[in-house]
Amino acid sequence: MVTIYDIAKKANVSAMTVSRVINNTGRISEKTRMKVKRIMEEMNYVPNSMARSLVLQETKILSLLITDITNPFYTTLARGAEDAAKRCGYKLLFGNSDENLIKEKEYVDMMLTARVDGVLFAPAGDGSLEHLNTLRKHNIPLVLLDREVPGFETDMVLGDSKDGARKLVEHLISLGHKRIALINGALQVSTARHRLAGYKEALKLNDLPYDDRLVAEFGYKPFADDSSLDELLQLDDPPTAIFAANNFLAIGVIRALRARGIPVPEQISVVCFDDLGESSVIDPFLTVAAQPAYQFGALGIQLLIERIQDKSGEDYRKIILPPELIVRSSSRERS
Amino acid sequence: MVTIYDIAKKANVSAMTVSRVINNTGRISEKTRMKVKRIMEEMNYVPNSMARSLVLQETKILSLLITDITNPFYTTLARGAEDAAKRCGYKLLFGNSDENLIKEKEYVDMMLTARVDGVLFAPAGDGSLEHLNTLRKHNIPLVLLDREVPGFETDMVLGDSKDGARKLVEHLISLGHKRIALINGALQVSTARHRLAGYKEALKLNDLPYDDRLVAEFGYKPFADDSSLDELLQLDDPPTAIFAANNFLAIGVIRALRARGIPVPEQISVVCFDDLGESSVIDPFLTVAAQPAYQFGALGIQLLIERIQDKSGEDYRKIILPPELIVRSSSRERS
DNA sequence: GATTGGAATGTTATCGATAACTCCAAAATA
DNA sequence: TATTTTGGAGTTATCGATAACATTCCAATC
Repeated sequence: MVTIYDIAKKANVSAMTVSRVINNTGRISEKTRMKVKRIMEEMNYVPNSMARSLVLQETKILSLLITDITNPFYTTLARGAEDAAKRCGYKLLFGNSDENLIKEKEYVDMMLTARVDGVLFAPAGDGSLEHLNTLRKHNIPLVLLDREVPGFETDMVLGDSKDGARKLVEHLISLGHKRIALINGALQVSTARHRLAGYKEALKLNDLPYDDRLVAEFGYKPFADDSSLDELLQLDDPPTAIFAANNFLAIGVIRALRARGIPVPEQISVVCFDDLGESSVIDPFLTVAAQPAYQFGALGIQLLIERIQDKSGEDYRKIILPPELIVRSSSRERS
Repeated sequence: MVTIYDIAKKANVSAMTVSRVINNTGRISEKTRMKVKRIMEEMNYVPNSMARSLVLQETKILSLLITDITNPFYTTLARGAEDAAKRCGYKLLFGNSDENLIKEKEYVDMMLTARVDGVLFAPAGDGSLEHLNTLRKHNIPLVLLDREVPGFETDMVLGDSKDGARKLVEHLISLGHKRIALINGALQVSTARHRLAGYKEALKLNDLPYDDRLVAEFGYKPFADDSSLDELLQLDDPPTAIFAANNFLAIGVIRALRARGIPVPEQISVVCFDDLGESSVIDPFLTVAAQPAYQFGALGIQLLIERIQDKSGEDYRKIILPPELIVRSSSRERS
């Protein structure tokens, strides 16, 4: 590999002069600047970011940890983060925890050894607290995405899960549904708790009773075991509508209902949080509370970079992005 | 930040001894090993990968460049690559070229300065040749994914675009369609050429004429301008079926047909290459030639790591993964 | 002609880790 | 007892870049 010393030798100057040309610092005569530049071209010089990071104590790398790279919500978020990071001259190191605290820990270790300048973190759950504290202990600027973690204060970009859930459930109620089930994510994830809260609130505001037999807890992933759905469906007074707490849960629900020969929305309406990405336009089907995923990423990066560049430490900022109710054909009047 | 010197001082040993403990090399008495380990724990030591890479001349980072992070084909591929890389102790640096040669070049520069140990590369098109040559010039092991680039030899993991296209078109022909349009990706991408070839072959094998008015060229992205679709539809003898060269083109096609009030599949059947990911199961709609995306990533990493670890240089290997025809409801008998 | 000042460039130390070599003392061997 | 071996360390140089300080050189000023 060609180094600045190789360039320096060939140009008959010192390495420092080459460094100055590269970084446009200090004073260099136009003549030597041109000569050095020409030789760098000729020799295909590429700076070594390791060496540079070692002295500068910064890597210009940010890390983005998401919990599911196959979920359109997170890939769209990633696009937003990527665009914003690149605009500011940062590289982005992606990680995918798969909603799994062990994988998450591995990524945290990797961020530490890679000495990233900052981290955008969508925590797998409340158990992420330990990992966040590790990052904080090492003074790594940190922005939480999508989910908060009790006991940890920092900058955050969140959605309004409670409000979105309330809107979805009220939409169902306005269609005449009274028995509405909630297929929720794991309660150790803040959004699942907030969506439950929004669900309860909607019921209360409309004088409907809360029945915990109508609430099931899964993970935020396409589920395989749908047996607990059967308990729901076999109730004396089964639900006429289901609120799935995210897009992949909705997919699981619909798949399971189809398998049991239950037509959607004719017999049961289904609504959910988060849209399905591009593919949702080919069959505009699911009624959803869509979140501005791209903004999550872009704003997250913005907060992060501001924090990196000005460590002075104003108060932590919490940005809350409202979801948008999009009514499609998966929900209809109770028959 | 805590360094091995801090550890060394506190443990009353030399830095070298600490390094030996970390890497399990050389001979260390059990007593000092335990002492050093304890102190590393106490001080929250984390190795600095920059410093290590600088001397070892390897980063244990592989780079994966894809062309569209929002496309389920590529995110699934990324999962496969990620899993395989992690299993082998490598980190994965993602890049997203957006089918754009300029962005691609930026990522190539980034890979060079980051001194990644190898690159998994889905080229944006034939114009990627220059970038590939740059990487090769710097001796970076390289595996091409999904698309080949004329004039560049290396290890590759490809799909069988021609065969898949032929199967899709023959499926349409078997349903009685005779006027079949092809909405293709840009011809500067190898898969688009192969899909065109498969399309032509299917026609020929079935004694149908090739009519270039039935063929339109887009990019492999959800398109905005669908005016050229109008030319197609306004032909005297318009198509009764459309073969879209990838999933996002199919989405564009269906969206455009809907906007014009043309029912799918009643009036026009639509089939495409690549599946839509998880969301395709909620409304099993599009007839597709599905590719084993996860394998693309996993095998790609495998080839890459083999190449890194044994530079001796056997012949380049080309793995070709066959697509699977999945018939759903977007295609039906010609009415 | 001596002095000063700034533009242009060079020297040295440093970032954090590891390779290669050296050293020393205790144990094994002659 | 003298000599070799070897286990368990330490020293020094190095990776490629940059910061901080040092130096040269020439033109402007007295």
